[in-house]
Amino acid sequence: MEEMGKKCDCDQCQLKTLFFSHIGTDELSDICEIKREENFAPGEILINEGEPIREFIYLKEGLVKLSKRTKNSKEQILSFSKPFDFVSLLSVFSSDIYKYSVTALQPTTICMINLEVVKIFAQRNAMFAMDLMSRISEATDKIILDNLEIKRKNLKGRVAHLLIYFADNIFNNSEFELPVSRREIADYIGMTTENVIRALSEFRKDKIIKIYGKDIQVLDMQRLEIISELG
Amino acid sequence: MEEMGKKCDCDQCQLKTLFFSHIGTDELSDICEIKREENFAPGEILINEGEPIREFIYLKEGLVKLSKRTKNSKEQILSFSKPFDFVSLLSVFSSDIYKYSVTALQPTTICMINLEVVKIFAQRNAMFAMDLMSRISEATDKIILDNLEIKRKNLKGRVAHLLIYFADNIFNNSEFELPVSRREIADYIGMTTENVIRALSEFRKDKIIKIYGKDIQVLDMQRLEIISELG
DNA sequence: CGCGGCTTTGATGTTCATCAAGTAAAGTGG
DNA sequence: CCACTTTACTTGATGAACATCAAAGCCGCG
Repeated sequence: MEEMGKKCDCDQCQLKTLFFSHIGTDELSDICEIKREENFAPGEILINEGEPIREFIYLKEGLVKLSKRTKNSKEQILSFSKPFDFVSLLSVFSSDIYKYSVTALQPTTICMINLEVVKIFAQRNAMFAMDLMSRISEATDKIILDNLEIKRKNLKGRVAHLLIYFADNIFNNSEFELPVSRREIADYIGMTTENVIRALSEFRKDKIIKIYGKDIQVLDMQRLEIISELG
Repeated sequence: MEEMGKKCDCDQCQLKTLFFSHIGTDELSDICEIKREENFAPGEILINEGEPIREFIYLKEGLVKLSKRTKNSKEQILSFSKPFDFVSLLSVFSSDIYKYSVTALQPTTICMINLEVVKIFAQRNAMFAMDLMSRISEATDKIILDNLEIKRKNLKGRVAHLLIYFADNIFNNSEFELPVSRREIADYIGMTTENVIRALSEFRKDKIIKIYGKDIQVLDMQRLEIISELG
C-alpha cells in the first residue's frame, strides 16, 4: 500500500554508498527530490546512440547491453552491465552525445538525475567528483580488459567465457536463462550466429552444458573454464 | 645555455590548459616545484604492468604503446598514445596497481606528479577534478571505440586502418617511419606477424604504398581508406 | 493462418594461423 | 672490428578455423 506524501527514500537506496557517500544528508534529500526513476521491459531501448546526454543515469535493477551500430548497420555489443557496473557514465564527461546505445535485456529500473545538477554537485563537492571518477574508471577498465580477454580466445573459448560470465557474475548459478539471443552472443564475441550455435551444440554433445532453448545448465564448469582459458 | 636558479616553467607548458586550466597561479607554481620530468629512449619501459601507481603521469613529448601480457606471455597492444592523448590515467583512480605496461616507441618525455598531491588538488578544486574526469573519459572512450572499429575489419582493413592512423594522427604526413615492428602491428590488430607482412606486401604490389624497411610512403590514400572501410 | 525472426544443421569456400626456410639487420662478446 | 647469436623480416606451402550460403523447423504475433 503506497503512502500518501511519501518520504524520499534515497537514503535507503543500496547504491547510495556508491555514488553519494560524500554527499551530506541535506544535499541527498535535494537529489532525492530531483531524481526520476524509470522502468524498462526487456528489449526496450534506454538510450539511443547519437542522442544528447541530458541525464546522469545509473542502473538500480536489471540487466542491459551496451552496443554500437556500424556503418552497414550491424550491431556490435560492447558489454553487458548490471547494477553497480556503471552505465551511462561512459561518454558522460567527454561528449555531448551518447556514443553507444543501451538496451534492457531484463526488466530494468534506472535512476536519472539531470546532468547539470550532477555537474554542479561535482564542482561543489570534490569528494563526490572523486567517487564518480573512480566509478567511471572502473567501468571503462572492465570493458577494455574484457574485450582484450575475448580478443585472444578462439570461438569456443569466447562462448565459454561468456557462459561463465553469466553463471558467475550475473546469475550466481550454474543454471540460468540466457538473457540474450544467439545473435547477440555473436555480436558480442565478434563471430557469426551459426558458429555460436555450433559451439553451444558441441558443448552439449560433450556433456559440458545442457540446453533447453534459452535455458542453460552448466554441467562441467571445470572443463568450461579450461576451454575458456586455452581457447 | 641553462640558467642558474631556473624559474619554474609550467606556466609555459603547452599541456597546462589541458590539466591545469582551473588551477590558480600560486597552486600551479606549487605543482611546478613538485613535478618531475623524465626522458625515455625508444624501447624503454615507462610503466610495468603490476607496479604500484604512485605518480600521476602524462606525456609531454613522444609516442608510447600501452600493452598487456597474456598468461602465456604474449603481448597484446591496447593503443598507441601521443601527447594530449592521456596515458597513465587509465586505472589511476580505479586501482592501486597498473593494469597495463607503457613503453616508449619514440624519444619520450613525461611529467610526473605524486599521486597523493594530485588527489589533494582534486579534492580541494572540483573544477580540476572535472577536467581530469573529462580527460580520463576521452582517453578511454578513444581506446574502446578504436578497438571496436578494428574488431569489425578483416586483415587488410586492419592494417590499412593503422597506416591511416599513423599518417593522419601521428605524423600528419603520407610519408613516415613506422614507429613499430611488424610484430607490434600484429599484436595490436590481433593477427599474426606473417599476415601483417603479407598485407603490407600486397599493398606494395598494388601500388598503394611504398616500403623501404620501416619507411612507408602512402601513394594512394583514397584506396587505403576504401580498404580500411570495407575490409 | 501466414509471416518474420530465431534457431539449427550441413555443405562449401575464404581467410587466416601455422610450419618451414631463408635473408637481412641488429645486438654481443672476444 | 669481426665472428656469433639473436631478432626482425619475408615468402611459400599446408591445414585449421571461421564465414557464407542454403534449407528447414520452430515459435510468437498480428
